[in-house]
Amino acid sequence: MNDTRPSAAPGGEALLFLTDEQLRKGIEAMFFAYRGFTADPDRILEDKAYGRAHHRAIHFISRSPGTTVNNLLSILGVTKQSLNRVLRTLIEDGLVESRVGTRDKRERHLVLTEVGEALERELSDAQRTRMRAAYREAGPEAVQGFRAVLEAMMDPELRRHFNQLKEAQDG
Amino acid sequence: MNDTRPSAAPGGEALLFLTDEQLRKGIEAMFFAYRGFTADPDRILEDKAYGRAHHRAIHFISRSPGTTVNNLLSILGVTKQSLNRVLRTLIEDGLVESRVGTRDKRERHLVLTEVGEALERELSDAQRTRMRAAYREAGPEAVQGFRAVLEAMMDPELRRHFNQLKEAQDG
DNA sequence: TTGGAAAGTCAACAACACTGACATAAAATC
DNA sequence: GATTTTATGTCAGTGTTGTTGACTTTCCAA
Repeated sequence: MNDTRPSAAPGGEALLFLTDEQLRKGIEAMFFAYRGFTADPDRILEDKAYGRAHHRAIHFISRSPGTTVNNLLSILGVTKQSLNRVLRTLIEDGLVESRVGTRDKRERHLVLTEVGEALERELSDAQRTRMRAAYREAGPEAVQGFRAVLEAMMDPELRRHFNQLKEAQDG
Repeated sequence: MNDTRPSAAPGGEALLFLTDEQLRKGIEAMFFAYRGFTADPDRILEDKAYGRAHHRAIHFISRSPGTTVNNLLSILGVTKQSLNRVLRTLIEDGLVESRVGTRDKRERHLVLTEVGEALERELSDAQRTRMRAAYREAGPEAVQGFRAVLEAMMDPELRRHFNQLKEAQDG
């Protein structure tokens, strides 16, 4: 149940002392931080008739231009009906272009238009600004730890997606 | 794109070299990790007729037994109508008790019943298990960095709440 | 040519947020 | 003591985002 006392591994590696209390604080930190994380884009989007779902679609289309609907579905983890509603408005409004696949004409390849890119930039600028400030405040070593814990917290399938996105740009 | 190289400030403090690309990865890490973070409680709650909103209420009532509705509102950042709907079902179902304040009879003090505590334990056990595993995988230094960045990412008001919750139990 | 995958559509519904209006009780203030 | 403010609760309506389920169209591939 509750593991309060520190324990040292016989092997040599220092083990973590993780009281329920410490874990709880981690949980609450995630909750409050995520609110901050989404606050700026939410503010930008509330004027325009969009929400978080639109933001997510825009983000990942921008990240992987020409991605298919199916790929987007597995990244976002929603149903195609839900995604379709969002994509439809984005396409209607001229932010996203849907191109029929050349090799496989069933597929639709999604790309941002110039207008879409402009909104994407506005949104991610806001989000990056906050992220940058947080990184600065926390310091260089903290950034590594932050990323390591977050990655370890992901479901394996999402972690795969996360790392695929990484590789696509890192080389 | 140039990342990777650290730069040292002439003054002494190491500066952060933050490319847009690195910041983007941080943003995506938050997105994917938060999905994992909520996955286990979501699974538990989907059988029972509750959702994330109920989980949040239960969590913070458990965390601050006897808290008032107003306090809960400012922590959760929702409207009273929204919170009320959730609280009503929890009270009807006998998971939460609402006690009229002694000093100020306008206030309602919220506490979990035994049944409520049982569900809280089930939910937080699941969440702590994931958090513990992530901490273990990432290592001891990572945990500090994780918490530091998350805290820096919070809106000031929420950060106050976060630290008040901390103090309440830490001493 | 037929089976199945990819994409899209329509309808219904649920969770959870919002606004606005209103009611009640009690505390605070004038 | 009368008035105002605060804390809470409630009703009605709305919007975003998610869900199922059923169905169609397109088109690749066995």
